[in-house]
Amino acid sequence: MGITKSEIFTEEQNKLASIAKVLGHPARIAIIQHLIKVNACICGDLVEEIGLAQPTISQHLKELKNIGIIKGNIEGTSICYCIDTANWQAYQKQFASFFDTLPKVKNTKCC
Amino acid sequence: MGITKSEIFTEEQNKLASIAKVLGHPARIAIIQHLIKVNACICGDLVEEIGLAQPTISQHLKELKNIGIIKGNIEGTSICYCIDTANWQAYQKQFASFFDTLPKVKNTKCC
DNA sequence: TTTATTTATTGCAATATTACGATTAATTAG
DNA sequence: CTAATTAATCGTAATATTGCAATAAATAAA
Repeated sequence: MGITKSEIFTEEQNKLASIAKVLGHPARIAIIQHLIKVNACICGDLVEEIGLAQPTISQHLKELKNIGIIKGNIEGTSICYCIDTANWQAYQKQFASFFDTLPKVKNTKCC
Repeated sequence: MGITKSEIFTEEQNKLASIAKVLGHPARIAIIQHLIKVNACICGDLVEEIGLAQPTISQHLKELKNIGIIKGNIEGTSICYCIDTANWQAYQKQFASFFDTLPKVKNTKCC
C-alpha cells in the first residue's frame, strides 16, 4: 500500500521515525553537513556544492525545514539557510537516548 | 524518478543515510524497542506485539538485519531475534558524532 | 511419513519518494 | 516599469516503500 499505519504506534515512535526518515537521504545529510561547515548559505550554493537540480535541492530543503532541523531567512532575493540549533539539540538528545536504552550487559537468552 | 543518486555522495553520507532510512519507520523503531525490552524474541511475538501482518513484520526484520542492527538465531522452527550489540554501538557513535559536528557557538551570519 | 508450527518469499495494489524541466512568485537593480 | 536574480511550485516519469494474502520452505513432533 505504501502507506504507513502510524496510528498503531506511539507518538514518540512516529516522531523519532519521521526525523530518521528525513535524515535517511544522502542529499539531506550533505546539505546539513555543508550548512554546518559554512555556517549558513543559500539554495544556489547547495545546488553547486551537491550537484542536484535546483528544484530537487529546494524540495530537500523543504523537508528539512518541515521537521525544523533547519531554518531559512529571507535576504533580498535569496534565502539564507542554517541549522536550527534548538531543534538540533533536541533531536540529538532523542537519538542519544534511543541508542542509550540498550543495556551494556551481554545477552544471555540467545544470539 | 524515485532513484537516489548515491554516486554523487560520499560513502560516509550514503552509509549514515541508509541507517537513518531503516530507522525511519515506526514499526522498525517499535521492533527495536521491544527487542531491547525483552532482550530477544521471535517473529510471532512481534506480530502480536505490534499488530502488523506476519509478512510485513518479516520484511521489516529483514531490513533491520540487512544493516546489521539486529541478528537472528535459529531455534528449532522459530528464529530468535536480538540487537547486534557491536553494530548498535558503532551506529550509536556514528549518530553521536554526526550530531556533535555542530559547534555550540551562536550563529552570527544570519538566522 | 504426516502434521503442526514458524518464518520467508512471492505477487500485487496503493501510495510515497526522487529527480527534473518548465513555470511561477518574489525581490532587487537599473 | 523592465530586466535580472533567486527560490518555490507544478507536473510528470521512474522507482521505491508499505502492507498483506497466498504460498513455500524449514524444522519439530507425532
